Amino acid sequence: MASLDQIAKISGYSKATVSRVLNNSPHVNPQTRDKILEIMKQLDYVPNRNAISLAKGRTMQIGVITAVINEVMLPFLNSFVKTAERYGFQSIIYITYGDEKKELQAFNDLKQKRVDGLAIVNSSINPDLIATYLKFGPIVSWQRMNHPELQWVSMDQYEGYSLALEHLLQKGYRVIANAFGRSASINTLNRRRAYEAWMKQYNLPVMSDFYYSDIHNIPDGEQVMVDLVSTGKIEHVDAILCANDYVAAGMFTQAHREGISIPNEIAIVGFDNTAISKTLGITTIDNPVKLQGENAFFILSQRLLKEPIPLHKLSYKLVERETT
Amino acid sequence: MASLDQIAKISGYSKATVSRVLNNSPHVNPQTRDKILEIMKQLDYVPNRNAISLAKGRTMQIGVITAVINEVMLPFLNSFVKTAERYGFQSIIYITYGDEKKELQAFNDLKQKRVDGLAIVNSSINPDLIATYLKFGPIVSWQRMNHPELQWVSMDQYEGYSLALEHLLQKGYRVIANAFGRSASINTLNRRRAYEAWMKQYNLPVMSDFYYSDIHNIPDGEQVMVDLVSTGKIEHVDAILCANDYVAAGMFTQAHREGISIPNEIAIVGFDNTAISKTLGITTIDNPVKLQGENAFFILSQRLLKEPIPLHKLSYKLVERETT
DNA sequence: TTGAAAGCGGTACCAC
DNA sequence: GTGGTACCGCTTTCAA
Repeated sequence: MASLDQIAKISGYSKATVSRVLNNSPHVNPQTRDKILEIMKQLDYVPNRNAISLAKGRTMQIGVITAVINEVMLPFLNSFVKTAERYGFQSIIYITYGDEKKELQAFNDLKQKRVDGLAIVNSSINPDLIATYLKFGPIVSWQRMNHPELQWVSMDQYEGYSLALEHLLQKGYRVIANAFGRSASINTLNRRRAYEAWMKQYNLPVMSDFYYSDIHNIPDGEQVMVDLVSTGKIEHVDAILCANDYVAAGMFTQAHREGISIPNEIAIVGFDNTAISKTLGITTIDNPVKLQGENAFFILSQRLLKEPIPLHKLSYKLVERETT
Repeated sequence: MASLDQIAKISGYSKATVSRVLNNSPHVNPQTRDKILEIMKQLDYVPNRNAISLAKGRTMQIGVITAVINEVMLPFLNSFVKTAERYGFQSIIYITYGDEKKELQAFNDLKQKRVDGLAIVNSSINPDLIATYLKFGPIVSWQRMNHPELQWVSMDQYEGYSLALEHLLQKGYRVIANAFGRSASINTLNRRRAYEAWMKQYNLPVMSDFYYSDIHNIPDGEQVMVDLVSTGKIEHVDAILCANDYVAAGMFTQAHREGISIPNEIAIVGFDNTAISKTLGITTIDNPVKLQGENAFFILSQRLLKEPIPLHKLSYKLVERETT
C-alpha cells in the first residue's frame, strides 16, 4: 500500500504539497496537482484513515445507538444518516439489543475518539451517566432524556395527541379508546394526560376500561380489534386512538375482516403519518420524524462544525382521511 | 484528555513502560504497574484508539454489510458479532438499504484500514469487484458468492430441502406445494431442483401450479393459506414446504382461523428451526445458522489471527413436530 | 506556490 | 524490569 510519503518522493514534491492536493487546497499549482493526482491513480493510493483521524483529532464518524431496528425508528435513522453524510460524517450503528454493556461500548468509543459524536435512538442507561460523557463529545437523543444538559429532538406527544382528541370530539365522537405503546414510557404518560384533560374539558368520563397497553405493531393492532369485537366492547366505543400507524393499520384491516364498518362503527386515528396510513386512508397525526433526524445532526453540529446549523421548527399536524 | 506521554512524565517512567502496563506485559514490576495504573485512574486516562490503530496497523474492527436487518439474518448477525467480540474484534454494521454506493463505502473502509475485515450478509455488488478488495483484507460472505476466491458459510439448501421431502414422502404425502422465497435466488433454485428430483424419483408429477414465489414472512404465509383455501387448492394438496419458519407460522395460524386441520388436511414444514417453530410445534429443518455466524468469523480469523480457528462441520437435521 | 519539520498518541525493537 | 527512540501516515504551522 502506497503512502503519502511515497507519493511525495516519487512526484518530487514534499509531503506538504501532496497533503494539500489531498485536501483540495487552493494553494497548489494546477499542473503540480495534476501530476500528483496522476501518480496517485497509478499507485491506487488511498489515504490511511487512522492517520488522518489521529492527526486531525477527529474521525468524521458518528455513533448511533439503538436497541433494535424496526419500522418505527427507521425514518429517524435514515434521515439522520443521510443528513450526517451530507456534511461528510459517516454513521456507525451500535445495535445493543438492550444490553447495557454493548451500549457502554459506544460511549467508550466516544471517549477513545473512535467517533466524534453520538446519537441515541433509545437507551437503557441512566441519563446522569450519559451526561458524564458529554465532555468527550456531543451527544443527542431522539427520545426525551431527563437531564438538564442532554438534548433531544422528539416532540411532546401531548401536543399531537391533543390534536387527534380535539378532532374526534369536534366530530362528535364521545367514547374514545386508547391503544398505548410501552406502558412505562413518557410518551404514553403524556398521551394519557392529554386524553384525561380533554375528557375533563368536555365533562366526559375517563374510560380506562378501554386502555390497551404495549400495543406496537400490526399484529398487536389486529389483536385489539379482535378483542373489541369478541368482548362486545365495540358496541360502546366510538373511536380509538392508536400508538402508531401500524397499530391503526392492523385494526383497520382486521375490522374489514370482521365486517366492521369504519368510521361508522368505530373511528380510527393513527400516529406519525407514515406511508401505510396514506395507503390505507387512515386519519393520523403528522409527526415530522424526518426533520427530527435532521435536527439531531444539527444539534451535534453545534460542536462538530464551525458553523452550527439552525434547527427546524417542528409541529404536529392533523391529517384527516377516511377513518374519522 | 491525558495522553500516554503525560502518564509517563507524571509517573517518572518511560512511555515504553507505560505502554507495557497498558498491554499487560509480564515484564513490569508489579509495584511499578500499580503506581502507573493509579495515575491512570486519577487522570481518567483512556488510550486513543486511532493512535493504536495507526501504530499497530489494525483496528480490531470488522465491518458487517447488510441491506436491511430482519429476523431472518438476526441469528447470523448476533452469532457473528458475539464471536468476533470473543476474540477482541468489534463489529460495525453497514446498513446499505440495497444502495451500492453505501456498500462500496464499506469496501473502501477496508482499503483505508478503518476495518480489518468484512462480513457480507447480503450484497448487491458484483462478486468479481468484491474479490478485488481481498488484497486489502479478508472478506467472508454468508450467502454463496459466485467467485473462486470468495468464501461463504451458508449451506446448500438442496440438502436441507431433501431432508424435508424425504420425510414427507415417507409419511405418505404425495402432492407437495412449495412456498419459495426470492424467486431469482440460488436457494430457491436449489430447492426447486431438490423438489423436482424427488418427485422424479417417486414417479410423481411436478406440481408447478402449487409453486408460490416471494413468500418471506408471516403475513405472506397467511396470504398463501388464504389463497389455498379460497381457490379450493387445499383439497388437492397434501403438504407444503415453506421458505422459512415465519412463513410456516403464518400458514399455521391462518389455517387455524380458517378451521383447517393440521396435518390432516395439509401438512406444513418450516425451515431454519427458529424459536417460533418450536413455540408453535411446527416440523422444520434445523439450519445451524448460529454456527455459520461463528464460521464466518473463523474464516476471517485465517488472516486476522496468528492461529486460525478450525471451522465447524455443519449439517441439516430434520426436526419432527406436530405439523407432519 | 512550495518545503521543512514538529506534532497527533501510541507501539516495538534494541540496549542496558 | 526499564528506557531510548525510530516509526505508523497524515496535518499543519512557519519560512522561504
